[in-house]
Amino acid sequence: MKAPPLSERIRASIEARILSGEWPPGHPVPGEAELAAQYGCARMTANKALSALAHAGLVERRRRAGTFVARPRSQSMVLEIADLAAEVTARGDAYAWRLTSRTQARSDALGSLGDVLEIEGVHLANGVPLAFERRLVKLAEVPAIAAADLAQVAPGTWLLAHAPWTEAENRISAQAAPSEVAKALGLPKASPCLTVERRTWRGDAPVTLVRQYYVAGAWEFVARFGAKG
Amino acid sequence: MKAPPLSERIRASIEARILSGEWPPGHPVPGEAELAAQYGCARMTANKALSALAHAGLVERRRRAGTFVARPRSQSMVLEIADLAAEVTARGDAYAWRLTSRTQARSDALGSLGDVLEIEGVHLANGVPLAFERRLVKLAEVPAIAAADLAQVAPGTWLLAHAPWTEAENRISAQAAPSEVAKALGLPKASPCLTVERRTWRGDAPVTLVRQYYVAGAWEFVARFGAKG
DNA sequence: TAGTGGTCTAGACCACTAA
DNA sequence: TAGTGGTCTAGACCACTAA
Repeated sequence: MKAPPLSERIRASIEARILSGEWPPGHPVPGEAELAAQYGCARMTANKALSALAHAGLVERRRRAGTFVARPRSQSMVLEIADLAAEVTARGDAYAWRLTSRTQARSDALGSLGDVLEIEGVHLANGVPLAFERRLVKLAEVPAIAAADLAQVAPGTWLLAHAPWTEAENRISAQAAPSEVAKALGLPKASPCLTVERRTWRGDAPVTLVRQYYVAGAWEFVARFGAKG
Repeated sequence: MKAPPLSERIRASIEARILSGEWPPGHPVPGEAELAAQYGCARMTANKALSALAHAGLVERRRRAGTFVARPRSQSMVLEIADLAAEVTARGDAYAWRLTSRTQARSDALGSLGDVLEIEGVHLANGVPLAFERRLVKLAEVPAIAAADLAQVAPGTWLLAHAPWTEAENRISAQAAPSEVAKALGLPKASPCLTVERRTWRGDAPVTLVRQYYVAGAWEFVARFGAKG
C-alpha cells in the first residue's frame, strides 16, 4: 500500500465531502491559495486537484468568484463500446459473421449525395444469431473497403482497423423486429429487439451509418459511473 | 477567436496525427523532453498535453519505455443520464409521475438482508405513459425517504436531491413487457420495451436498485464520443 | 543502470469578472 | 479594481523498468 500523491489526496478529500452531502451543491470549495496554505503545498498541486474535480463535473470554477460544488444536472456515465467480434470473443463465445447482402448505390443518407456501400449481415455467437445489421459506408471516405472481403470479416471490424474516426454517436432504443430482421435472426414476427444506430465521422465528413438489431435478452449495454471496476 | 493555450495546441496536434492514422496504434509519441524542446516550452506543459491524451485513452505511457499510441480496444462513449423529470421537461414535454404502489419489506436484493422500500409507478410525458419503474431503496442508507411524499415527487428525483451516491451501474437491454408492465403502460401484451436496470452505491453500500421499462420508440439513450456537442 | 514518466516547488504574468 | 482561476516556467527529486 503506497500513499497516493498529494494532489490525489486533496482531490479525494474534497470529493468525499461533496459525495457525502456535507458540501451540498452551490457550497463554496476552498480556492487554490487556501488549499495550498492548508496542505502546505504549491498552488499548482492544489490546481491539479481542483482541475480534476472540474473535469469530472463535480465542481464549477468561476474566475474572481471561486470554486463551488456543481449542481447535479445529469451524470455522465461511461459506456464502453467495443467491436462486436472482440466483445463476443472476450465473453468466451465463438463469434461468426454471415454476410447476406452487399450492394452499391448513390445515396444522400450520409449527409451529401455520394456513392455508398450497403452491407447487411448477421452476427452470431456460438452459431446462434445475436444481431442483424444494415450498414452504409461512404465510399469517398473509405475507398479501400471496396476491395475488402466482407464475407470473411465483419465491416465494423474492418473499419476499426482501417478507417479511424474522430466522432461517433450511438442511439440506443428498442423496437419490434421488422419482418426481414426477424427472418434473418430466426425470431417470431415482431419480437422485441434492442437497436443501436451508430454514426461516425472523420472530422466533419460522415463515414458510416449502421443500424443493429440485437435479439432481446441476448445483449445488454453497461454504463458505469464511479471508481469501481 | 483567441489562441488556445500551448498545452492544448500540443495535445490537439498529437491527437490529429493519431486520428488521421498517420501514427497508427503502437507508434511512438514524442516524450516530454522532446516536445518541450520542439515547442520551446517547459516540460510541465508537455506533460499536461500527454497526460490529457493518456486520460482520454489515446496514448499509453510507460516509464523508461516512453509514450505510444494506444491500441483501440474499446471506445468509451459518454452517456449522459439525467433525471427523467428533468429530461422530459428539457424536451419541452409536460412531465408527471403516478405512484401505483409503495410497500415496505425485508429483502436481500440489495446485498445484505435489510428493510427496503419498494416503489412502483409510471412516468408520463404529456399525459401519456412513458415508462414504468419498480424500485427498491435500502432504508438503512436513506432513512429520510420513509417520510417523503412519493406521490408528489418521483423517487429518482427525490433521491437525486437527498441521497448522493458515489457509484452507479446501468444495464440497458430490451424485452417484451411483462403483463403487469404492459397493463401499467397501456400497451398490448408482450410489447417491446427498452429496459434499464440501475444500481447505485454510496461507498460499498447499495442504495437503490431500479428497473425501468420504457415504451419502445418513445425513448432512446444517446452516447457520444468526440469533440462535437 | 540509464532514461523515461510522475509529481512537486516557488515563483510569474495574465484574463476575467464580481464586488 | 482587486481577487480568483488559467497557464506557464525552470528547475528538482524520485519510482519504475527496459535495455
